[in-house]
Parts: sequence; structure tokens; C-alpha cells
Amino acid sequence: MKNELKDLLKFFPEPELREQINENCEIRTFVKNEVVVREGEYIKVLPIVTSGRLRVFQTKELRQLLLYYVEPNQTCMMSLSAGFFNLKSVSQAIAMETTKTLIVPTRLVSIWQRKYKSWNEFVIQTFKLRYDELLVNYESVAFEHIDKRLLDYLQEQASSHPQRYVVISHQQLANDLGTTRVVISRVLKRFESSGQINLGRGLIKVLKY
Amino acid sequence: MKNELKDLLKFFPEPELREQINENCEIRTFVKNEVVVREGEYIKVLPIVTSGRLRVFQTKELRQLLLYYVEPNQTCMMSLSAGFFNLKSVSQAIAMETTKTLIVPTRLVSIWQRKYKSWNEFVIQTFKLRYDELLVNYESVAFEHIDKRLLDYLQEQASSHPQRYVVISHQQLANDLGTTRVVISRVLKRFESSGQINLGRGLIKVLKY
DNA sequence: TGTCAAGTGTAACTTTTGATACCATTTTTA
DNA sequence: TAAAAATGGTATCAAAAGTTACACTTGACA
Repeated sequence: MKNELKDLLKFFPEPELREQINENCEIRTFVKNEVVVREGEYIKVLPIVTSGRLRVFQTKELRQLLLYYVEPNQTCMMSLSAGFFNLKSVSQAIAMETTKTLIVPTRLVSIWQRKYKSWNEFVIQTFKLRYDELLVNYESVAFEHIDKRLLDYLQEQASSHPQRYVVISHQQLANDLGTTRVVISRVLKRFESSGQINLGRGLIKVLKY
Repeated sequence: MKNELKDLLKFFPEPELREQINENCEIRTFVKNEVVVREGEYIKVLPIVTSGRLRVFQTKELRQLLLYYVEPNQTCMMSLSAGFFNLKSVSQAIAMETTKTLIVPTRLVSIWQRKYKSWNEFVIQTFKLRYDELLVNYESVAFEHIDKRLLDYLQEQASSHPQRYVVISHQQLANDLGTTRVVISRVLKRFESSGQINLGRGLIKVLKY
């Protein structure tokens, strides 16, 4: 167990808390496309990602609305929030690749929060981080046109890839940005014509900043 | 001091916490249109509204983006968040009417949070409430047309007024919904024609559910 | 009392986005 | 390996929203 947690435990220096984690939590691995949190389910555990990535979103009729990605050393705000108040989840989380998580029973979340300073900071930081992210997305949907939003998205994703590739289908892009596939294809083609990207099947290379 | 706080203190039953509040906080009254939190300023205090209402928003070029209203017994999430991490405020808060607030020094926020259960719950609830609100707005901007968003807004506002009046100008509505005045006037006129509202200068009566 | 700012109504036009339809490829799966 | 599903390109049309322009009303206040 120790090895996967090395990075994460840096955030939780208290020996007592580390012991608690050891005693009460388990490591769980999700394979690609596995559902981590189901919409409408009561939240019993809080997953903290140690490697891989989760995609958290809501489904609205046929369209999706991306809330955020959960990266290593982060957790899912919706689970945190639903766990605190013993509510059903209003969103869904799916593993985008093989993803290892530390599974914390939700009843411990608020207990630890008052007991351990570092845990409390982790919780508050999570709330703040997700709120800020959501705000950025909100601003972007409210004020920006789809072409700028799409380019921003691509730049953001490309920046974490050495060759500036984004591995994603047009349909998935449409889901993330809350629009339809045809619109995305149209705009992408325009970006390619103007030399900003190269298109491949399920793959986009972002050329410049 | 006691009288204004009667309602609010129900949320904080611990005698020790009440004493702390008495010792460290003050009541402050803001007049209509007074700025409560300025954009770009460091946050030193957390205002909790006891009566009246605050409007919290961001300014983007000439347009505004409404984040939320702070009603009695609520506080400002942006101040809370900025206060925790000693950051500058990225949004602005203005009193919409005469508004009384309990002023809490931000350094006490995290101390009390770990010390008093009720205070911690207040903090967490605030984060959750604002996140959920923002999410609803986000969904609404992403998926709903302006007519539905406007009607929802009017219904919401009218529901807290006995005669179902909403006292607001078209320009302010445009600000809150992130669009322009002409668009609002157009849609409102259509609502009036179809018998859903009555229009007056700076005033809208919402007729049915 | 006259001026000015804020608020409102509305027309005409453009841009952006969404919807539908159809086809061609590629990949997955029965 | 054949069928089905996923992916992507593109054309056409419609709807929604933004833009600009101008006129009229109301109320505040110099």
C-alpha cells in the first residue's frame, strides 16, 4: 500500500492521521471507462486519485456537462459535498484511463477534518479549487464564443503532453464543451485550414500558442 | 448588538463561540449601493448578513457576471475563500438595500472552524451552497435559452415578494444574465404580450407560475 | 422650467450556433 | 469476416442572440 501513497501522504504529515488512513482506507484501481461514482447513488466513500484521471460530469438529456477532471492528489468535490450531507450524487465520475484511488469512508471525512489540520486544508482547498474552476468555465460559457472556448480547451490539454497531442474525438469535445459534434468538426476544420492544428482520427495536434 | 444577532446565533449554539463572537466581531451597516467587498483588495474580514441583501459579481470589460446574492444568515463564499488563503478578492460585493452584517476577522475563520462544530458546518455549508448555485447557473447558461433563463430568474425573485413584483431595470437584468439590454427588452415584451408579466418602469409584476 | 440621464420600445441587420441529413472511413465486435 | 458502431466531413436551413440605431418617456435636479 505504501508505495502508491508516497506522493499523496506528503500532504498529510500527521503520524496519527497516516495511521488512521492505513487502518481505514484501501487502494482501489479502476480500469478505463469504469464508473467510479454513479449519478443518483448515495455516496459512501471518497476517492482520492493517486494516479490516472477521473472525468466528472452531469448528464442532461443527451448532452453532457463537464464539471472537472480529478488529477493525482486531488479528490472529487461532488463526492465530498454529497458525503458531508449524506446526499445522493448529482454527477457521474468515470476513469479516463487506469486510475488508482485511495478510498476513504465518508463518515471519517468530517471527523478527520476537525481533528487534523492538514486534512482540513485538503478539504477546503478542494472546495476552493473546484469552485474557481467552475467559475472559469461559467465565465467562458457566458461570454466566449465556441471557437475561443475550443481553442482554450485544446491549448490547456496540449500543454500537458510533450508533443502537444490531444487524444480525443470530436464527439467527446462536444460533450465537454456542451455543444454538438457537427459544430466542433466545423470549427476544428477551420482551425486546421488556418494552420493552428493538425487533425487525425481521435487525435489533434495543437501547433502553436 | 444582541438583537440583530438573535436569528443568526441560532446557528451557533456553543456558548464559548458566542462569547468569541461577542468579543471579536462587530455589527456594520451598509447603505444601498455601498461597496462591501472591492475587487482586487485583500480580504481581512468576513461579512455575514443579518438583514438586507448583497449582490456578488465579477466585472468583465463592460459586462457583469452575477455570482450570487447573499441573504440573511448567509455569508460570501468569495470572501471566505479569499480569506482562507490570504488572497485578493476576484469579485465585488454591493449592498442592494440597507444591509446589516456581522463582521468576523478572517484570521478567526479557520481557528473557529476546527474548534467549533457549528462554525465548521456553517463554513462547509457555505461552500456547498454556492457551488450548487453556481452549478445551476452554469447549466442554465450552457443549455437554456435566454427566455427560459429570464423567466426562471423573474419567478425566483418574485417568489420572495408578496405582490410578486421584481424591482429591477432591463439593464440590470441584462447584467445579471450576462446579455444586453435590447435582448432583455425584446423578450420581456413578448412575455407581456403572452400575459405572463406586466411591465412598469423599473418594475415587473410576475403573474403566474 | 429646461436640461439631462436613465429607462424603455422597436426595427433592421448580422453573426453564431444548432439541427438535420447524408456519405465515407475506420474500428470494434458478434 | 460481415455487420455494427464510432468517427469525421460537409451542405443546407432555421433559430437564437448580438449589434446598431433612433425615438420616446420619465424623473431628478441645476
